[in-house]
Amino acid sequence: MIGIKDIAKKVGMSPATVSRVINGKKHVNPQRREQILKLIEETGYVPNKAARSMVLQRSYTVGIVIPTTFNIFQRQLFSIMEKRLESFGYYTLFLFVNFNTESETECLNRLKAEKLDGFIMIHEIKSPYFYEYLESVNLPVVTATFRYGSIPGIHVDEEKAAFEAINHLVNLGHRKINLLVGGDFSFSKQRMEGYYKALGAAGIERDERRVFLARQYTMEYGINAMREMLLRGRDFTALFAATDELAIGAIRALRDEGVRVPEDVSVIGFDDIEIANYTVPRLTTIHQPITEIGEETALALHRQINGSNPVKQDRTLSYQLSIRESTARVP
Amino acid sequence: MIGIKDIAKKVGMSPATVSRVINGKKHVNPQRREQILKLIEETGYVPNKAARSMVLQRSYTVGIVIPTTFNIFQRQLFSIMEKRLESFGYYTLFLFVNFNTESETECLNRLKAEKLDGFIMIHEIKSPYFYEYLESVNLPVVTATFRYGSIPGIHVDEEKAAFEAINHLVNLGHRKINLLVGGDFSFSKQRMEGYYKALGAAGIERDERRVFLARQYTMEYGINAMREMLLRGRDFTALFAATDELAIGAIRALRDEGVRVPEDVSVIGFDDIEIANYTVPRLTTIHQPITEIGEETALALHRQINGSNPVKQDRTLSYQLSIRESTARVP
DNA sequence: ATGAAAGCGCTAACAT
DNA sequence: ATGTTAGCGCTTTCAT
Repeated sequence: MIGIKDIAKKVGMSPATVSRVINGKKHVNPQRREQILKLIEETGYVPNKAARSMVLQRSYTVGIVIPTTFNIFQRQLFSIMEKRLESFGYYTLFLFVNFNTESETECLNRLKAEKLDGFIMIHEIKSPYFYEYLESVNLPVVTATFRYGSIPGIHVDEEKAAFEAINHLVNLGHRKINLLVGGDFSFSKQRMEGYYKALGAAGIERDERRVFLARQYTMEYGINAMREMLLRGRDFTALFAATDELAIGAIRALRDEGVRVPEDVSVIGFDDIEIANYTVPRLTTIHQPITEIGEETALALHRQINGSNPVKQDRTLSYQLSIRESTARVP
Repeated sequence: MIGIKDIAKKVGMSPATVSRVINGKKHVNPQRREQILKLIEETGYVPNKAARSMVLQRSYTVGIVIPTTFNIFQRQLFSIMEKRLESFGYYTLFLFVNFNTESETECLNRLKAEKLDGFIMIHEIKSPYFYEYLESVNLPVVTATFRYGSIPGIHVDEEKAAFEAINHLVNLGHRKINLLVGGDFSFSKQRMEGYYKALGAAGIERDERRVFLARQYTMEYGINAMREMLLRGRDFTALFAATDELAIGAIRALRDEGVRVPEDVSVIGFDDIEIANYTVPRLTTIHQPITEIGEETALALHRQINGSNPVKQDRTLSYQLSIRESTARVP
C-alpha cells in the first residue's frame, strides 16, 4: 500500500510538506504543491483514515442510530440525512440496533470504539447508560422524530397531528373509530394520546376495546390486527393506523373480507411514506415533512459539531393532513 | 477518554498484558486476567478502533456498495446482509454511490482510505479504475444480483426468469405484451432479453414499440411510463414491468384511467418485494430468493476473507414465479 | 508469565 | 518554506 512517505520520497520532500498539501495548508511553494498534487493524482494515493483519525482525534464520521428493522419512513429519512451529511463532508456510519439491552450495549461500545464527530438517533434507545456516556463525553447528538431529555430533537407535534387525523374522521361523521398502534415508543404514546383527546373533544366515549396493538409496525402485523378486529364483529366505521404500513396491511385484510375502503370503512394512516400515494385506494394520512426533518437534523448536528450557533434546541416542524382516497363519509 | 494505559496503570500491569487479555491470548495469569476483565467491565473501556486497525492492518469492517437511490429490493437485501455480517463479527460500512464517475471515484477513494476486510457490491460500478484497483490489492469482493468479470457473484438467472414471466402471460392467451424497463444495468438487459426470447418462442413478432423506458426504477416513473403508453392508445393486454416498483406505479396509472387490473390488463412484476403481497390487487411477480441471496453473499465474502474454501465462484440461485392477482386470462 | 520498546501512517509543534 | 520529531492508542516481537 502506498503511503505519504512514498509520495514524499518520490518528489524528494518530507512527509510534512506532502501533508500540508493534502490538507490545503499555507506555506508551501506553489510549484511544489502542483508537483505533489500531480503525483497524488497519478498514484491514486488516498490518506489512511485510521492514522488520520488517530492523530486528529476525530473521524469526520457521523453515526446514525437506527433500528435493524427500520421501516419505510425511517429508510427515507436516513437516505435524506446521508446525502445532506455527505454534502457537509462527513462520512456516515450506520449503527443498527435491536430492541434489547445487549444490542444497545453493543451500539454504545461501537460509539466508544469509533471516534465519531457526532451522531443522529432515529431510534429510541432505552438504556440509561447510553445517555450517561453521551453526557460524560459531551458528544454532539440530535434526535429525529422523537425527543429525549435535553437532547435537541427535530420532530412534528405527534399528538396534535393524531388529533387532527381523528378530527378529519369525526368531521366525516364517524363515531366508531378504532385505533391500531404498536410498540413502546414515544410516538406511539403521543399518537394514542391524540386519538383519545380528539374523541373526547368530539364527545365520543373512550372505549379501550377499540384500541388494538400490533407487535411491530409492519404491513404483516397490520393484516393480523385487522383480522382480529374483524373477528370481533365489524362494529367500526373507521380506523386510525399509527403508521402507513399498518394502514396498508389493514386495508389488505379488509379487502380480503370483502369490506370496501373507503365505502364501508375509512382508513387513515400516519407518516406519508412514498407508497401511500400509489396504493389502491391512495392513502389518506398525516404527512410528515420528511425531507425537512432529515435536512434539519443533519444541519443541527453539523452546527453542534462546529460549535457555530451552539443553540441546542428542539425544532417542531409542521405536518399536514393529506386527504386522499381511503377516507369518506360514514356509510 | 480512557485507554489501555489507564487500565494497565490501575491494575499495576503493562499495556501488553491488558492487550493479551482483550484479545484472548495465552500466557496470562488467570487471576490477573479476571482482575483485568473486571476492571474493563467496570470502566466500560472499549479499545480504539483506529489504533487497532492501524497496527493490525485490517478493520474487521466490510463495505457494501449500494446506489444512493437504492430501491426496496436492495433495501431488503442489505438489511439481510448486514445482519449476517454482524453474526460473523464484522462491522458494516455502507458506501453509497451515484450514477456518475465522480461518485464512483469517491467510492474508490473511500475504499482505499479504510482498510476494509472486503466488500459486497449490490450496485454495478462502471469505472474500470475501480476494478483495476481491486485486482491490484487483491481485496475480497462478492457481487450480488449481478456479475462482473471473474468476481464471484450471487444471483438468479435473470433472463430465464423473465422468459418464464412472459411465458405465464402467453399461457394466459396474451399476445400484445408491453415491456417497461429502466436504466443501464445488466439485469435490465437480461430481463429484456428474456422478454424478447419468450415472445420469439411463442411466435410473437418482435415489436420495439412495445418497449418503454423508465428513467428510474421507481413507482413515480412507473406511473409516468404507463401514462405515456396509454396516450398511444391501449393496444396491449399485458405488461411486464422489470421491477415491482415500476409495476405498482403502472397499476396506479391504469386505475386512474379506469382500466382494471387484471380484468382489462394483466401486469407482472419482478423481484417480489415485500409490498407486492399487500397491494390491491396483489402482484404477480418473479420471486427472488432475497434472504438466500443476502446470506449466501455474506457467507461467500466471509469465506474469501478467511481463505477457507477459497473457491471464487458464482452461485445461481433459483427464482420462482409467484402467481397472485394481477394477471388473468386475456379479455 | 510479563514488560520494554518499536512501529502502524499520519499531523502538528517546533526548529531551521 | 521546509524538515525533524514526537505522539495519537494499540499490538507484537523480543527480552527477561
